[in-house]
Amino acid sequence: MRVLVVEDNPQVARQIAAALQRGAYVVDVVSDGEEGEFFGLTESYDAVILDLGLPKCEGLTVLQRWRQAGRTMPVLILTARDTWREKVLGLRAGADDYLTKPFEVEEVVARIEALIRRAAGHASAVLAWGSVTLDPSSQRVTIRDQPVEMTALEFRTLSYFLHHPHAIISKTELTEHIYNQDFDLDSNVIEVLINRLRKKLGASFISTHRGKGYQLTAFDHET
Amino acid sequence: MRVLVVEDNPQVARQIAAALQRGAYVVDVVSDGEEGEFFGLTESYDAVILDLGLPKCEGLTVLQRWRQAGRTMPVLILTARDTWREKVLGLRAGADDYLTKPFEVEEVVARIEALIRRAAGHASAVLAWGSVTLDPSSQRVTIRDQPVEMTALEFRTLSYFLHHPHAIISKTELTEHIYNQDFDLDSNVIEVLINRLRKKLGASFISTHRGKGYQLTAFDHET
DNA sequence: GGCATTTAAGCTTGACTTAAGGTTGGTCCT
DNA sequence: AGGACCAACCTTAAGTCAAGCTTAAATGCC
Repeated sequence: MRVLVVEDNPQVARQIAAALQRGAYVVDVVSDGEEGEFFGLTESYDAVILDLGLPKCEGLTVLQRWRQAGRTMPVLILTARDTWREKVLGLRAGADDYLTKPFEVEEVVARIEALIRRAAGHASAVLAWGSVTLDPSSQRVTIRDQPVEMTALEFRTLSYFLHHPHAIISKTELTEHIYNQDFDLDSNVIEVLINRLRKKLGASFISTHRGKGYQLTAFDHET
Repeated sequence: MRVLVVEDNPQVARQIAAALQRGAYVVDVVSDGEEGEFFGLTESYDAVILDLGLPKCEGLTVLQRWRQAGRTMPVLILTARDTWREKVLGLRAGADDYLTKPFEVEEVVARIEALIRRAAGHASAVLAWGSVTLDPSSQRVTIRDQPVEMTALEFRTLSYFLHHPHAIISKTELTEHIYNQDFDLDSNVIEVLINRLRKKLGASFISTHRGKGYQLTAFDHET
């Protein structure tokens, strides 16, 4: 985890940097707004601590420029002024948290931890097999990073397969899990379904085990 | 956007709820820890405001139980005590932000906005998609810089969509976040609502995914 | 009373099912 | 071993039905 500290008071900066390093963070420290803007735009950070009272360039301006440039890393703002109007302004400008001087360095670390934790919480658990990925939250499927359209039923079916990699899945098992009631078994719905999936994901993506069921094919190096 | 307020002082609760509702949020208010825990576990919220001094069950305990149960919605903690040790404890327990009494209700709203924004993964306050923009603070919507009139419900719905770009949003999810009571699901309110939004923003602004839900259409430049 | 929201009813559409004929692979018989 | 037979599976296309659309009228909230 890498954190940028933009703070003109060298003593405060050193304290914060030390506390973060104790927490196993990598820390860059800069002391004015111009430099801060430059580093925030060109380097990659997991979080930023930004003082509002800065020489050369006002902190809020720096923040706005980062946001305009599409930088989304969490930002914790430090200020000497303790007015709620200030805070509202800062938060509207795109800050994620706010701290008023004086503060304890432990609190800075705790807040940075909370910010990074939250920012990381969006990484959703995507399922994957070979070049195929499935994202349960956005309901999207890709093959070789190309999006593939899936109907609701196809999506459920593929999802079931990816949840049981290596397993051989019988037609009965499939019907039981992708339909909410039991189903007439002398129908060929499943075969049609598998057919549609193979058309979309490559014929060899799912292999057939006669009389037993279907299975994700071991190594997906075709197409 | 739907927010849960857990606060035992009815006056404070009412003030906060009123301010949030002015901001087009849907608000549920409960007054003790037990009830708070229950609602946080069973209902679906975009953010929670949690008072630490609660009857029946301590606020921090409630928070920890939510986190243990895998609930990840952003939580803003309110407290009367202003010690940094308290704050560190709260943040470590899984809070995302912290506010000390007394506070201005405007600041509560600004922080909730910031939390929801961060949780959805974007950084700037004005939401945009293609040529459509939505400003949560002034509650104004424009398309190609032309203002568009929106009813409260339409605004909440559009806002929810813009907070979850790329996501496919089911009817159930929509009802949960734009109404505060549960709803009869064999009604077609959502369909009618989507229909009105499409009339105002262009038929192709929202696309349908049969059996799954609705989604902002990928590239909507220059309709 | 006026406006926002919901209900209701008929219509449209496309996802899923059915059905029919083709293909494959295993097995048994000579 | 070779071939014939059968069952399991594949493929395609057409039909059906429920999900979603649309409009208008009814309801309910300021």
